Amino acid sequence: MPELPEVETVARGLRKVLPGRRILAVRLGKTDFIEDPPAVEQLLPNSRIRDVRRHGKFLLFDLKPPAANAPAFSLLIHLGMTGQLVVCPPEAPIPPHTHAFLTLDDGREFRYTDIRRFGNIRILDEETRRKILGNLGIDPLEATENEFAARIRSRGARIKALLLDQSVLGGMGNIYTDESLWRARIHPARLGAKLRADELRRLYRAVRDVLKEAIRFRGSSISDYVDAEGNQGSFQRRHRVYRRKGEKCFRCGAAIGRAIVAGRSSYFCPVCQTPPRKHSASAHRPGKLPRPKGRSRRRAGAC
DNA sequence: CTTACGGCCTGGGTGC
DNA sequence: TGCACCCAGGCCGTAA
Repeated sequence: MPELPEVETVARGLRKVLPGRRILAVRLGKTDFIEDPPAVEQLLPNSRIRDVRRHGKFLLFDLKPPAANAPAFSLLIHLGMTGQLVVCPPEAPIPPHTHAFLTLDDGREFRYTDIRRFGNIRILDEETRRKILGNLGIDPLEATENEFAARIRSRGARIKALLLDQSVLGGMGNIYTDESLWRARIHPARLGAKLRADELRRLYRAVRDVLKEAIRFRGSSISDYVDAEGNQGSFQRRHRVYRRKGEKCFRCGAAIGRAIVAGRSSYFCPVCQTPPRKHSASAHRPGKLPRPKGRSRRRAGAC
């Protein structure tokens, strides 16, 4: 599941081989995940790749058409859940569900594989590009602590929903949201606007530490994710909560729980990550297990 | 303007 | 063995 660290790893891998390359030919398989297939087939051949960059979970390729007076444009690729971008020799075996092949002028092939086709490929003109990037939240790795705190405090939604919202922060997905909240000892159902200053600070640190560490380990390969060379990441071995329901919390030993928060499956330690006082996770029935008053505040630091 | 929620895309895994 | 069904993540439309 490509989130910020996985997309960043792919971008870095592609940046080593793509800039300067000219695209010689394009071949498409299934195209229902491509916005305008004819545009892709028409514009890419003979264009030159100038740069590859990550914005949130988007990959943006800056392209220069052959005609000197033609406007530059961008190719946007979102990997969805199962998208893979690999540069390989053309004779390399073709994995099933590979739907786009770009022949490069160095003899190699740039391929897009996507089992579920939840990904997205589209051509952007300058205006659309600006619009898409304008709707994208700040990059958690570039944000200052104050910017981060201001974003989180700005709305009344649950912290889980805020971290996942691409217009608040660009790049966080379910895995790194749960991992960050565990590190910060914050329950996913807490309201963002109600987080205390020390909690926001912990969360800011946790998000950055988790993302940086995940990039160092080249991302998490749960099912399909591979980098631009086709290799798996290894950060899944360092997950502390994600998909660990019933296993022991690395901090306090309690059994990791799972609940639907903000419509998403969420993993957390029910002891270290103190639930909000009023409405604990909406998946739980109210009335169960009344918590002694005033305790939760102190409690969080205990683990 | 919010936020919450259901549904949609597709196919792999699970359990009967 | 086959088959129905659940679930994954991001996003969008709709309701409140």
